Amino acid sequence: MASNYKEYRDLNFAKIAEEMLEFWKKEQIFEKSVSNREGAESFTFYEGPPSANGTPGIHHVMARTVKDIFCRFKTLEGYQVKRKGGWDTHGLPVELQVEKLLGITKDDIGKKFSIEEYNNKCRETVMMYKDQWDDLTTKMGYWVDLKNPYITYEKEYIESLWWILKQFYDKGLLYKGYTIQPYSPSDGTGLSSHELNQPGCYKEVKDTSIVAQFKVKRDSKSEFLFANAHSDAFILAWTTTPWTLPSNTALAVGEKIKYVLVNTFNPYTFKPVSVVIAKDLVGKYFAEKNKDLSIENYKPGDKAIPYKVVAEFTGKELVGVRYEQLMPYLQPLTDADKAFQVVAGDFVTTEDGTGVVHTSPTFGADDFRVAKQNGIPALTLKDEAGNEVPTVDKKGKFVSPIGEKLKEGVAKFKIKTHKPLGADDFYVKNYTDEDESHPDYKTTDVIISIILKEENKAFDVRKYEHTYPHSWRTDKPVLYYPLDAWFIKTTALKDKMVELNKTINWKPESTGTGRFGNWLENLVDWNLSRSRYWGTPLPIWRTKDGREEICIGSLEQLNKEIEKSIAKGLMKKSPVEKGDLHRPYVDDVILVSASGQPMYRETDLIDVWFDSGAMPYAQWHYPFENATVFEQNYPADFIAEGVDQTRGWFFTLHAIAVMLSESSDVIKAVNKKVGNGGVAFKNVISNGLVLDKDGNKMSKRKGNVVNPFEALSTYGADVVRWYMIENAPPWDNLKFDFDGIVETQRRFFGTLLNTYSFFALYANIDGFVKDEMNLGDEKHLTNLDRWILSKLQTLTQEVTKAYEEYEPTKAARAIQNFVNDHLSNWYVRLNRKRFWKGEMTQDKKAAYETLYECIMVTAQLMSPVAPFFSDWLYKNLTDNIRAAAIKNNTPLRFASIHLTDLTKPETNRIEEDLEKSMDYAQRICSLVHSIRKNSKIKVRTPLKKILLPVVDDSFATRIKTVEEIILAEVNVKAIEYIDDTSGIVVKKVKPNLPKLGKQYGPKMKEVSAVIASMTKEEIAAIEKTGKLSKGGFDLSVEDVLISSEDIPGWAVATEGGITVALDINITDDLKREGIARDFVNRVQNMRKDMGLEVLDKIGIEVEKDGEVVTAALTEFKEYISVETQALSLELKEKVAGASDVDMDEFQLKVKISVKK
RNA sequence: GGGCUUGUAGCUCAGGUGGUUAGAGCGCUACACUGAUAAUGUAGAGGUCCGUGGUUCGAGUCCACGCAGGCCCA
Repeated sequence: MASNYKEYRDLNFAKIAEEMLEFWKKEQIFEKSVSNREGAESFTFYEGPPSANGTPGIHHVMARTVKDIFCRFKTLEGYQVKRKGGWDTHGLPVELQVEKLLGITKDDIGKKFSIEEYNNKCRETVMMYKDQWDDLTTKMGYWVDLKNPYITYEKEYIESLWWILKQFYDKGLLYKGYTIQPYSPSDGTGLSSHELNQPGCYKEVKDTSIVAQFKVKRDSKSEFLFANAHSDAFILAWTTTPWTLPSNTALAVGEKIKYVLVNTFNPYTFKPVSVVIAKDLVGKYFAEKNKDLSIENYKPGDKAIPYKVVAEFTGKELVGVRYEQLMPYLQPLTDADKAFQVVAGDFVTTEDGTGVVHTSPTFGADDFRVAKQNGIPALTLKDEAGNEVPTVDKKGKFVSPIGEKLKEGVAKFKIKTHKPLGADDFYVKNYTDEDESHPDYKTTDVIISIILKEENKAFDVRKYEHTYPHSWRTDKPVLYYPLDAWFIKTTALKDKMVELNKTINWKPESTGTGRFGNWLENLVDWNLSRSRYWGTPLPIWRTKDGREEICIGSLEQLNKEIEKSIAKGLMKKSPVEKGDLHRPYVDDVILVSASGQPMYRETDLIDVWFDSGAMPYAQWHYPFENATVFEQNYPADFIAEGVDQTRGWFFTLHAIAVMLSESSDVIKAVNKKVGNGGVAFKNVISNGLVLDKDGNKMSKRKGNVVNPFEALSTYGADVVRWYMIENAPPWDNLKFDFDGIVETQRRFFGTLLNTYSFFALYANIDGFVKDEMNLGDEKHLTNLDRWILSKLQTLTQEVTKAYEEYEPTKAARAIQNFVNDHLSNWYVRLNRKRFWKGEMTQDKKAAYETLYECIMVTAQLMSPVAPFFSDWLYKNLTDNIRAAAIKNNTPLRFASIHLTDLTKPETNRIEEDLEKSMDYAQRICSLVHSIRKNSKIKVRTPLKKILLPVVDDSFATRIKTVEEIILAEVNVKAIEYIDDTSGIVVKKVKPNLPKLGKQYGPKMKEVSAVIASMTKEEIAAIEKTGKLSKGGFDLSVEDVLISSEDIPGWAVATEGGITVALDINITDDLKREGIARDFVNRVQNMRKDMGLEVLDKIGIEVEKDGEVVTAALTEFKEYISVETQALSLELKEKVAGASDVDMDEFQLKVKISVKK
């Protein structure tokens, strides 16, 4: 007989995947799955580009499984899902890798190694592991278009980026400002965080630290500080960089921190002062033993300084308090009215200092940020060219107006120095190699502290030892210093971003509202500048004096400007004529300004995050090309990346989209056309981390890194994918455990495969062929068929909903439950006999149709998660009828499951009553098994009856529809339904707490006691009349839960409101039948031991052994023969060559021979 | 230090709107079943629901404060 359905013995899921890959490749299934849907509505997915300069890890399998699931699902639903792959190619990691490869440092670039060569090397290196990535993509079954990927270094891509930047520029959303960065005055250059992390960079140094007294301005806001003060009120703030004090413009406090006001005396001037300090830090500046000293008796010069805490308040109350400028040498250029007040800072701690942080926006990153957020100006001045500069110049020296004041101070307070100091001699650190061993050498910090002490403005001055970063080249201290940078004014559209974020469906929600939402609320402008070589150049050219500038938004514009410049004689020919827009070529472009001045490119590159965040536009080279494709694929319906991308890609996508939607007329028009409010994506899954099985982060150092290729080749992509999704929701961290994968393989895939194999085995024997044109008549379906089909519809509904709600774990778990619990362990198990017995009948056909449909739909529902195995199942089930299906144009005409249309749930086939009944049946069977177990009666021994107390009629009706199933399953002859009238059921009553609670509240204990004490008669009464008055309570039947849990004298089991009693008397009839069944079992085992096939016929000879056995074998001869495929069953006095068979209670001598 | 997040059996996880005895799978032990057999059923052992307070007649669930892990940011 020709096999319609392939049968498999040695199954290997990795091998199936290989086989399917081959097939997909040959038949171009992925390409077809997209082209198939030409003209259909598109579902847009954006691929977050990976960087191929590192090797892929197991977490990429996780992330990409999530992406793949929904793209596949939406394709099944009928959408066209183009998914353009992409590569992230710029950025620091690439550069660092190249530096390492070449054995050079950043300093060598442009010297030992030309920028041109360097960038070429970057270009090569960035695709170093592309092969591995492609391999992973293929092997894990991730469908993404890698034939036409977007690559961020290509000139078209960069042109789109320039276009976007110009949109911002034209609307004033791109500006040059400054940001606080580590800067080394000794080598005149900024340092990257990477350079700062060089070993030996952080050194232990002793610096002068000052606790300065900031005098509070008395007004309504600060009045509370004066209530108990015995002098002016001062706020104490600590700094290890006294040189930043002349540029102080604010003080930061922690809103939740507790502060106190202390009456005491200045230790240098002995004047009475009332100072504000964090409560926790009082002990640091005041000796406990001086607490009780009398303030009144203090005399200037006393060593023990008394102090008294006179008020307590939170930082929140201090916010807004104003104070006098500490060193009024210069005034802020702008917003002077906002300067010199207390603000809240989330970085303030009570770990050291005074719990108040002196803030100087030009010399600290936190300071800068908090000032910006509160509208506090920095203290700056104009240089000769009119540019705004900080109080310290790039050589690390105070500007002369400050120097002048310090010089005055030195003179006024007669401070001895090692040499006369002019206004231009005040370096904030020793950058001029002064002789520090000179007895009168004083650092600028020390000079400042002396001046402050004299002016009653220093509360505590001491040496402080701490680590401080130094230049790795010169060993001189680094300053945190304002450096030029280009910014995108994201703050201008902060509200819009916050608002639009609320329209995005985040999975999990908390990442959107919490992590992302909070980040948006505290947004600062996006610093776009990077001082590197390999990246997208900033398309801005400026004249030397910075008065004229131009932002280039396209190649065409650039070339035009270049022509102008050539005409002016500034260049001979275009440095970018080869089309490479990278450095160094673009740096050689000199443009001409309107007034005829040469303009040079701002040397910065832009943040690589801008590259990836702009991919919705740049991947299509929009707006220069592909306007239609862009409109069809904008915005994204769905994106997914790791949660670590919240402030990375998720943010840049959102920020760029919102800003373009507000600033670009072109995008506004598109938004209107496609009905987009301005977002880049509508649904987003941010998945968690993949940890090792003990919950540790995977790292090379720990040696717990899982090789994705190994996992895939050992278990196959389906099992790995399924495990990852089924185990926990993607946004939870996954503890990756191979034992878990093995379990998934065995428990789910093994079971499903068994189910298929079972189907294939018998379908082949019976020659069953699926016929889509001639579906079986529904009336031949049994209860069990209708039940599993109903379950299948419910499953389809549930799974579809789960996928639509981006809940893949729910989908996978539902499928798994269906396959394991319902399809395999119930439907197939109970139906086995239908399949293996007799000729092909309508009933049997119905069974095949049913099982076929279940496997088919299951395969389809699981296909987004397990694309290989599901397609393999599909092909096995349908390859034999493909030609016919194509001819008839029926649903199974497609070569792959991934080309099919998703089966819609048919709610009219859901039979809730039947599902409920079957649920009862399963539970009753479980209870009967339990009783058998306790009574030690095996299932092969038939029993007479089950007693089933029925609480209401509908219950009995339900059970009757599944009675036969129960009886067959537990091998019992009958069910007897008993109701109240039988008088053998003992009813129990319990309070219905949720209902009673609302009604009686505090009286619950009383009511419960009353209900517990109800008599048999009272229970009957309340059941009959629906009410009962007892113990002062008027109870209704809804207030109690009545159940029957005991039948005296019977073996009983109860669970979840169902009670079952079993008649465990074994009569002679039952015993004989039991023997017959046992005998069948033994013969079957012997057949198996003999290696017989299912259809092989046998003859059985048995030696006589006692009356009961003889009677049993005679009475059930027919039954035994059918079950065991026996042509004869003979009872003889003596059987030669018979083997001993253990029948538990006795032995039999049996011989089996094969009959042809 | 801040934001977010997790904590339930040896392991992996479920446990709308508070409700009586907290569940499943795996693993372990025992028994059974057997023509799906590298399957299957039943039972048993196994819990301070991270801790401490609070709200409530009643808290795994709500609130507060902690502890421990994770991510991101400082």
